[in-house]
Amino acid sequence: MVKHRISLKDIARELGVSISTVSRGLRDHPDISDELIVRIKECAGLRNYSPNPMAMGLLKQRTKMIGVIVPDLVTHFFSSVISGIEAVAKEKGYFVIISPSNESYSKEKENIQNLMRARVEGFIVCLSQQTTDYSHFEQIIEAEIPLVFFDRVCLKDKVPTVTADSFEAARGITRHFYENNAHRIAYISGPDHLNISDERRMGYLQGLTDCDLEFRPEYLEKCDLSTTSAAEATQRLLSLPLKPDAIFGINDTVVFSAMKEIRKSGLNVPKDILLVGFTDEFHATVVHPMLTSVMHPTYEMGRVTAGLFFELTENMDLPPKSVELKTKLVIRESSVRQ
Amino acid sequence: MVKHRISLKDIARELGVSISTVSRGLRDHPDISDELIVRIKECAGLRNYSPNPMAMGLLKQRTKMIGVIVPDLVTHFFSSVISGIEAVAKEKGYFVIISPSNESYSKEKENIQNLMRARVEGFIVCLSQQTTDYSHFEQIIEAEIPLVFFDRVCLKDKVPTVTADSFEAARGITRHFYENNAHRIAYISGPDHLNISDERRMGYLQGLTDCDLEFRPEYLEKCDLSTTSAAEATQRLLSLPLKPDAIFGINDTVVFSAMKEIRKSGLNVPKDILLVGFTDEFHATVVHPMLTSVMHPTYEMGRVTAGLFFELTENMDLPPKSVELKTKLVIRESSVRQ
DNA sequence: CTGAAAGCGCTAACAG
DNA sequence: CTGTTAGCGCTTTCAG
Repeated sequence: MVKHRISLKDIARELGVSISTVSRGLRDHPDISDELIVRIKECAGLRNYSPNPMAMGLLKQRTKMIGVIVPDLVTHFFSSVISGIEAVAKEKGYFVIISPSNESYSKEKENIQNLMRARVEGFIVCLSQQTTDYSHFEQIIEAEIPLVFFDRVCLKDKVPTVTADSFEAARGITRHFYENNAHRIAYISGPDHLNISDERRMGYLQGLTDCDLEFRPEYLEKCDLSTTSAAEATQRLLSLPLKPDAIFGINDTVVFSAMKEIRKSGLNVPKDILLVGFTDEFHATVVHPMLTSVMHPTYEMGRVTAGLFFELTENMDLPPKSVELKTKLVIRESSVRQ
Repeated sequence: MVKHRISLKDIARELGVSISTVSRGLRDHPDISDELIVRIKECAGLRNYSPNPMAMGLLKQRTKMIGVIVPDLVTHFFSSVISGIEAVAKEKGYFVIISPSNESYSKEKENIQNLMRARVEGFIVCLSQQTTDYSHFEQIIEAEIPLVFFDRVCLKDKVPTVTADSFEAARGITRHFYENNAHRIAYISGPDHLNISDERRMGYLQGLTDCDLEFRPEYLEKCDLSTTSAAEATQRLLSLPLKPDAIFGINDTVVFSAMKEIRKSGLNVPKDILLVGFTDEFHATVVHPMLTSVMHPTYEMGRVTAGLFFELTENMDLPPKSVELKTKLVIRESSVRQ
């Protein structure tokens, strides 16, 4: 391999033909003689020529890059969604640039700015927890740059979205608790403005109604998704005069924190309190007792999201689709009365 | 914002000057009158001009992109190292393209191919577990493309590396066990060809010597870093006639698996067996008992690695540096006799 | 069937 | 102080 990357010019000189002939030959243009095509391809293969993406980009005004912005990189949830996105992107010859927002609104905005400068062709985004102002996304839409949301979404009337069936999942958890003889069911939610908080809360309320259980506002807790905040929410639940006998949370991380607090206060999962998580992280089977959780089709979610993205790139006038994917409650030890 | 991105040409036309004048004005060239510079910058700012990176790339033959290849995205370890790399990269106006190898040799090679085509300016790599053939890296070196390794490294005589002080850390763990009255100390290692396996094993052996403990080969176990393989290794240790009374593993994930197996077999951590992990993942404080682990300066590792990378880009003839970073044993519940 | 020339957006050397 | 020109690597008319 050499320092100087091989260009069409090099091949043209070597073969004693013009640059445009080589260009055409490489792409099987009917105007070029078969014999010459063979020679050109041979030479290109030998020196393993690959077209300069910047020259192509400049010419075609396309970078073949997609900006993906996720709240964090650490959870299996996002990691797996990204794998799905990457798989589809690769099939289409696209590159994925991953930019973590670390749950910060300003970082999210900044990432978008940077990726715009880098001329990504479009964005796939999962909202940061802090984001309540959507003007940076409005700008993307006005600039007619493709944009798709997954999991945590907004502006559904303008932007295609892929989400999980949070409502049904939360409803199912509530029923599952009820069937395991828990009647004082609590839910630790996330920030109100997030669709995932809202839908899971609605499912929880519907589940209570389904089971003829009364809704008690003190059992509906809230946190900012951080471990400390989740711990505090759990503490509030545990210090109620009538403690809940079942708790589920907006995601596994929150529930891991709850599990720790419950243990600290001398109570036992699942004997005293049943516990269920959301998103089914790898560590659900590492903790003791193993955590019952809602499994998301994460890889699939990535693939579907990328699919919608490419539909959009091909036709920006498409009305925005909203896809909802089915989840599945994986029952382990933490939610079954012994 | 508009569909057509604004170019120097647009500004030039608007101001009735030539393109090169605008170009110079934007970069405070002394030849341009102060008054004109102000007008140019004002106009550019108003229409929020940003230079087309592809045009720049084509001209300067630089993409300002770094390819980062990591075994996985899921652990806090890599996520945090990447944050460190990104921070430095951003300061230098560079972009990071993250490409997970999923611990697969072929995926690692393929990622490198793809990133080469995309004309990244260089690579920052942590070896996949499977990698024993280094020819794809030799090619990068021969092509005089900057390359730096971190954590899992090879070709140290040609490539700058940043690693943790695995030897001292493992030695320290062994001593820590000894001080907590454990004399039958086992170690679950990873594949032999990985430097991190090797150095930790050497540190373990030195630690035994330090404490006047005899090395017993049956206490040196091995796994392929997967949970199942780690579980099997643990089972082998637990079925020994003389079970170990302390175990540490090459990383936390392995040790989480060990913890699960120990519990399954009716034994207690730390009463029957002390346990220590490596890399100090977030979940170390989630499991019960909380896991003692070796904390790596991950963010710092990312920053230092990126630093070496940029030193290299500025001077490819620099002899390869090897930096070793200090770790710290964070003592929690799993390694202290009660 | 093949070559010459223009142009994507930008900088730099060369003229004025 | 400012404009003209060439060229980075490629595709695409337009001419042969």
